[in-house]
Amino acid sequence: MPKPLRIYNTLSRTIEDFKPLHEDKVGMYVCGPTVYNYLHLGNCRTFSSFDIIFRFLTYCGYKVRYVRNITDAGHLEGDRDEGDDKFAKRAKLEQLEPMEIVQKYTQYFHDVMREFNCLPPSIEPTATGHIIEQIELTKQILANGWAYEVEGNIYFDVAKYSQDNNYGVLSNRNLADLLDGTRELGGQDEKHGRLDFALWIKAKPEHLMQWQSPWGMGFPGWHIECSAMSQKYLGQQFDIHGGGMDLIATHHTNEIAQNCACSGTGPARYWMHTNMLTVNGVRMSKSAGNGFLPDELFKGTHPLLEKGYSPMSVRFFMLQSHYRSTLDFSNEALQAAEKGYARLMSAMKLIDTLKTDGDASAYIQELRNKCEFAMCEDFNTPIAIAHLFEGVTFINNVNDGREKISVADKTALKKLFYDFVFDIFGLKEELGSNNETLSDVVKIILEQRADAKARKDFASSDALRDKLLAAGIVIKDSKEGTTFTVVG
RNA sequence: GGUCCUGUGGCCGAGUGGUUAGGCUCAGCUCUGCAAAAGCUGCUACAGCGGUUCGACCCCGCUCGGGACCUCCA
Repeated sequence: MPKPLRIYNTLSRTIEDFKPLHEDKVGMYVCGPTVYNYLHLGNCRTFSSFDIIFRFLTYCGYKVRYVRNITDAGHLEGDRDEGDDKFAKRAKLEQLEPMEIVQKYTQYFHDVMREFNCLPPSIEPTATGHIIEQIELTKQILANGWAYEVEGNIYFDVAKYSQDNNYGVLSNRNLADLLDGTRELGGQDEKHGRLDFALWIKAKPEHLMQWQSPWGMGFPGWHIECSAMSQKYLGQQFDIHGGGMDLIATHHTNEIAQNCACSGTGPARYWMHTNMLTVNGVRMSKSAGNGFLPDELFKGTHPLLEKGYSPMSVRFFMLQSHYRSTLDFSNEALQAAEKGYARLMSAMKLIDTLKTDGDASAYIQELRNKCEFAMCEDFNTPIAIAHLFEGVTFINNVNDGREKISVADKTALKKLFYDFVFDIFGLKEELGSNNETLSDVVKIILEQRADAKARKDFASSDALRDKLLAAGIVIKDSKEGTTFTVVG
């Protein structure tokens, strides 16, 4: 591990030293998507953030078990355990089976994660695959006296739980305030308390996704799945639990209550939450209808977008802000990121071609220290990137003969950039620059142009350059020869 | 109404009690047949008003503005 790692913990609302439960191992659980619809870019930001956290923990030498679930059952429209099942509703709309909906949107989710170059988690459990575990957990909570049954529904008793526990530990709210903000129970409401939530829900006969339980046919509540699956794969207590900030108030609060009701301890020691993506200052969300689909972003088909942006440009864009800050989407900001990213990549390509000369210096090691330090301070990617850009300037200076670099430093420099840009930030080269055939063809054309230039036939050489540009290939001349890049 | 976050230069976006964040943009210069690329230089900000301090963008208070959560959403 390079430096002591420090992490902002939502529980304490401060940055704390990170000490894993087990020496060199880290258990991390991140709430994944509910696959009843296309995921939008806001979701991508959260998963990309945790992807980088996962990658950096690995870089630090930890053996990380990263569990990210897929919610494929039990999520009702209203979190107060009312309304239709999200999957059933969507299935009706698309005239498909609920599991076809699940399959379709899980596939889409995975495709997008791959586009963003997010590593797959170590385990990706589904709610439907853990019905038994959820029933067992519910039974236990019931046995411990923290829940009650009404007509085949099992509800968590928040009032009783609150007698001995702080229900609002995570959201930092007291019970009275919480009750204040909740509407009155209706006359027919089966719940004893306004904050009570369902662990198990009785299914209507026509409901397709239902399972046998001690309380009849039904399906699990939304929150119980995470308690069940995190416990199964990471144990009663593990290191990091993450998700979007919007999950703090309800989902994660209930999850902690369930775990405490079961085992007397909350699931995680460090709770990490990513902030929201905004569009024109307003939160991007499914209900607001202002969410870009990843496809729309890549192709530029959304009305708010002037053009398409590649997945890596977007990933870089996200890296330029801290995960706990809101990030605002705009064409201008996206284009700035696109250019900055291109500059970073072209500097990296230069490293191999740098001429070595001179003595070793401490510069490269200092640069690595600075990057590591930034990441160790609650995964501060924007600062790490700022330092990397100092390295970019250095590379360009060496390339232009204003600075010197020793053989050993050149190797260290390359390692530094590859470690951070590729391994930690998860960026990669894109846009066909690794397409051998295209590369060969362009080289042939560039030779023609060089001939024309040698003959001082600039009309021809410029024509070739313009035509290449029109085809999306930008060339740049230098003393060493001509190179090219493919743009979108 | 309650709880909480936030207000940085043309744009995005970090950060700290006293030294340049960084990216993009714009202007000038170097290089170049021209261009592009690259480099250098310039544009030097921290909502407003008080207070604490030798000194605050960073600490405290107030005012104004933006946003989030308390129905679902990462």
